[in-house]
Amino acid sequence: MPELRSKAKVVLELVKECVAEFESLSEEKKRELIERYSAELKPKAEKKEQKLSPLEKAEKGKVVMRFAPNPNGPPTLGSARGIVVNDEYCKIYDGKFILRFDDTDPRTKRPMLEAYEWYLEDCEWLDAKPDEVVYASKRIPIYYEYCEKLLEMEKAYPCFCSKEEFKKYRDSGIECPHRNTSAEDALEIWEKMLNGEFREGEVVIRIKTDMKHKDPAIRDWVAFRIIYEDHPLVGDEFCVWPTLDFESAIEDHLLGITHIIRGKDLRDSELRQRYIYEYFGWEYPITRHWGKVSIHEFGKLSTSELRKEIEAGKYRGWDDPRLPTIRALRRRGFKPEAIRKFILSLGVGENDVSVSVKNLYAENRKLIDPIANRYFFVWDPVEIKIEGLDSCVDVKIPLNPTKGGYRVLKGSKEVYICREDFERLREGDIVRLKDFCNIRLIDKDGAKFKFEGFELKDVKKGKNIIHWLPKRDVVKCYVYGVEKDYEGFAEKNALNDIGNVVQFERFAFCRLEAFEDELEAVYTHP
RNA sequence: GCUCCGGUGGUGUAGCCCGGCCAAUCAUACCGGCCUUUCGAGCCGGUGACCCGGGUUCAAAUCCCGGCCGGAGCACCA
Repeated sequence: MPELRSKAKVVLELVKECVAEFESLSEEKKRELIERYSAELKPKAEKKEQKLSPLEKAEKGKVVMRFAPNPNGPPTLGSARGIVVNDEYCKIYDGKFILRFDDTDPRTKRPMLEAYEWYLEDCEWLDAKPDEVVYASKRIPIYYEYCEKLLEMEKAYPCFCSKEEFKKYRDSGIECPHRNTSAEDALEIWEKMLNGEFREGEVVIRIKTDMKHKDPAIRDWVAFRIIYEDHPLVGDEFCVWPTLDFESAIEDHLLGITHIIRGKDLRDSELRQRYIYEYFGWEYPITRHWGKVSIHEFGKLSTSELRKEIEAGKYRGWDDPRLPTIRALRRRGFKPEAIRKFILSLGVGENDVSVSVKNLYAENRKLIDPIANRYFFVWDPVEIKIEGLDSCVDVKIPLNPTKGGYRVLKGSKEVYICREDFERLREGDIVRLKDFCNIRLIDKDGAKFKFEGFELKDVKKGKNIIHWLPKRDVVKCYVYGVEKDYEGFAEKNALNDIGNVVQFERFAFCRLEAFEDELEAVYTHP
């Protein structure tokens, strides 16, 4: 009853009276009243699924959003955040999702040709297939047009100051001498720029803002510069390239973007770009910015850093399981839904987040645990002998506790077990080979055990149950790990699951990748 | 230094705009229990937080002021 709030004092008095009246009643009467009214109390509201917070001013069916990477490497978990969050909002509001390659610097942040394709692939895999794909480098003439308009309007000008010179003007809030160039002269210089009549660095186009703006970063920023370098996608067609701020400002308008969500490092962009929007009478999209994500186990998710390390030979490639790229996660057998959930759980706050990859593992585990078949993998194997077990027996072991089903191993007197399990045992100890039999260590140096029976209840549970493999019925197995690689033997039954994620019991979930001379697997997570 | 932003359990997040149903949500981590067989999986349970100080108010995680701590930008990179 919210309308009573303003009369809180009066209500409080009334409540006190009621309580006093209630207290004065007999115990029996109290109990009766409690029972009569407790039925009316509502149960606690059922828990709601965690969702993204609503977008301000978003109308269903009218939202247009974009993710705008520079394809200078494959998408990482960081890029996936941009893809998934933008896509998710589009899904919520029935909007349009655009993938735009902001690839207008052929040198410093040079795009990588294969990466264009990788972005497309990974978006689709993440269930975020864009409704439209735009390549900025293929639309350079459009940006030229808008530049010319601004030059005509004298809202932009060619500036011959060197970087250092201009910095002085900027820091002291003084207009540089080129700022007053007439539209006519400016267009003439522009023409010469396009014709390649200037050297790199000789002249740039600046957007007029306010040389007295309280944030120097906003003052007359660069919109175009000259770079003589082949572009991986469009070759040497252009020598005048727009900066991100210009290209993105024009594109966001042309594409009808209504909402932008991007990193807070681009917060100043908005301040700069608003000048262009004002000159053309356009409406600036609604923006939100998020902080950096770092994953404890991976560190910062910088593509350029990864590239250096790959080039230095530290990793086997962009899909090395130790890397935070989507390709690597894909190879490891993660489910796209798990990655989406993990990313959405980070929200869209402005503070930097530092989260453990275990959260991602947990999401993925929920999805694969019910379907992944179980197999034995013995890493760092030790061969042991079991005395007193005369014949081979078929051992039936469940394939998956939820799905059901069985696989069969040949129980024999010569088996492999993990070295770490073996080392832990002392002479006289009993262990159980899971689903097979109990054995007692009688000679550690000779790795000899004695058969003690098949009954499970004869051994304690827990650490006393270990996995094993028959010596004569195994394949060699190599696991590409995250911390390190593992070598050993796996059961042959696993060959039925090539391409799938399985659980190597007491080890981890792994994706079985290939089988040639040996089984190759990639570590997924515990 | 200048400009802008943020601070909820160990970690991440919901709630903040529009103060009360918040002795604060969900997840993960951690701890404990359960399972005729994974004690590295699964299932169940438990511990654990509103940065600090002041103000406004009957009432503050929520509004205001100050402090402290953290981050981003200040490129002819994106």
